Amino acid sequence: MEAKVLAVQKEGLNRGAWTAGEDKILIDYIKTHGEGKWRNLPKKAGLKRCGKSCRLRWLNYLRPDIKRGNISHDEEELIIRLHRLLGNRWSLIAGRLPGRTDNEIKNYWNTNIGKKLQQKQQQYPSSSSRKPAYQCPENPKFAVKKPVSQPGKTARESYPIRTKATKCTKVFVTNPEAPKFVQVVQKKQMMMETSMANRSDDQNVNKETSESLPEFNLEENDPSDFMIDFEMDEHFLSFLNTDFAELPNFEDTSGGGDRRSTRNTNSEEINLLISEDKQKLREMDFPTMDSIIGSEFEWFN
DNA sequence: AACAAAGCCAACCGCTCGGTA
DNA sequence: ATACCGAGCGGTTGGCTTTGT
Repeated sequence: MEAKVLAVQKEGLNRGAWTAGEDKILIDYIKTHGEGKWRNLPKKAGLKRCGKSCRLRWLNYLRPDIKRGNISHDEEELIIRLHRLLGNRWSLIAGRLPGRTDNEIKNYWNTNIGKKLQQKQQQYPSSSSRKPAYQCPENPKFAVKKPVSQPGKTARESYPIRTKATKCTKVFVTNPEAPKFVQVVQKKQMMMETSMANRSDDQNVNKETSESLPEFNLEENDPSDFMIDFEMDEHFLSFLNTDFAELPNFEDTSGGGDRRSTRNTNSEEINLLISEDKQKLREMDFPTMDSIIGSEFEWFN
């Protein structure tokens, strides 16, 4: 500690809370020169801070698009859902919450939500086999270590601050049957493409494909574990808000929304296979993503 | 009113990642 | 292939504020 203090004194850097004057210098500099080059910024701007400190101050506090205020109930729900899927990837979570920073979300989780979940756990001790919602099931490393906390705050206005987060790239779903189902669908799709290219081979393709397909029984497997190996990008996150009942593939085959069935009308066998897929999907009574995620939190209220 | 405990959150720290030479 | 560097991320700390006694 003493050595640390000496080192700081040696470099002549300020530490601790930022003053209004420092804030103004930083804001003015970034207004003129833009963000980035944080390492050189303090020297050029005349600040006695390290680049890291400047970056943090700007991103978490000084940026003009940050609107401060309490987190609304809706925002809290979204945080919980996203955390269930992403673990402690605060920057990713913050990217989906308008006007919020990762640091703010992290603090809010540790002081509010984490505590609520902990209390809930104590209320219903291990009688349930369900994992704690604040723990990332695929990576326990991201479990919340010290949920402390306190009751709430309320709404603020907002818009997105930043979305970049590179460490988590994929999400996996654990149902061992899910890959089989995906294989079946993909194989049939491939078969259709091949058939389009060379229609005379339809029968051979059908035979070959059906022989190599893994068996998958939808009736015996939980359809909610259908999702697998998605790229963890903006498209995936948008997926969270998808209502699957509205997607073309889940509509009646007579509709115009399904390219697979409309562009290959000469192959009865393939159409039959596709319509079987669709029938199975319809029979699933496929839930919305909201209810899939929501079911994980039904006990949390 | 005074003190202690608990809570909040800005800031710091160490590690990792991605780009580049 | 690898070493270096800048930037970003999540975990943790500590000082200030709020609440309870």
